[in-house]
Amino acid sequence: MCGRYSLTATPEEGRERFGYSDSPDFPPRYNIAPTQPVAIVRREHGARRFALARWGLVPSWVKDPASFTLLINARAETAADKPSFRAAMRHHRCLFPASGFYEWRRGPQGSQPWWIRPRDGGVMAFAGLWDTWSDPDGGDIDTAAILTVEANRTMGAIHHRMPAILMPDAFDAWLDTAAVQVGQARALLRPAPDDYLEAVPVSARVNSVANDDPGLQQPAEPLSAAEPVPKRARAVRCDAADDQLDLF
DNA sequence: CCAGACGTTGTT
DNA sequence: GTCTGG
DNA sequence: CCAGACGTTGTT
DNA sequence: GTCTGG
Repeated sequence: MCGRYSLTATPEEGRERFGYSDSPDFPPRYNIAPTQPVAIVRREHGARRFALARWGLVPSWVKDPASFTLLINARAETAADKPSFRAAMRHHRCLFPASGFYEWRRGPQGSQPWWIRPRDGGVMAFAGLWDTWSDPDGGDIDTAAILTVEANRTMGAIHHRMPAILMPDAFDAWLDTAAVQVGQARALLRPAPDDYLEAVPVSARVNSVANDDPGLQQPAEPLSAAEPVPKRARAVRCDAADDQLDLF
């Protein structure tokens, strides 16, 4: 959930909304994917700062990132208790500026991408976590993950999870890791109000990370039998089969 | 005590 | 089916 | 998140 | 680093 999103706001819009003084050179992005550089906002020495990080959090204690799962999302309900996120929940909270995100609804016809954005068309903020991984060969890499919560009513028709979206009045508390404890911060992570977002079906062109253009957000026809799309391969769980056998 | 995992998604 | 790359 | 690869030996 | 399983 929330494995692709978009950020097309201008630097001016970013400063207006998030209050950082930086003038970042972040081009409009219509299809931001895991492992790519993402814009984040964090608090440094009491001030909000823009920064770039790699999408896919790697905890600082990881020895070999190549053999560690890419952590693009973190469950808000449990992040504070997980070894991979615990330190970040305490000390490394951030915001992901976003113009909207993509969600795939899976059905009999296949997988249908939807573009989801604030009804007011403005830039929003996902709640996120970041960490720094130090390469033994030298060099520190900042990485980050987006927190997720239960879907609200709008999103429920598409998917059962959604990114944790913070309203501007919650930015300070979320970012101030010195003054705001984890429990208090976690309480900010709620499904967005039902009327905050709108969702429109879009072209499967968004599936390919090579596509990164405004057309990805144009309304498209929902899937139909006349326009088949390959279904995602489904894994068979052997332990589930075992459970079935246990019934007999 | 040490060894080994450390995550989310969705699926059955 | 499962892993890697973007 | 989806797309695309997934391997070795030996040879030019 | 920190937690779980044995």
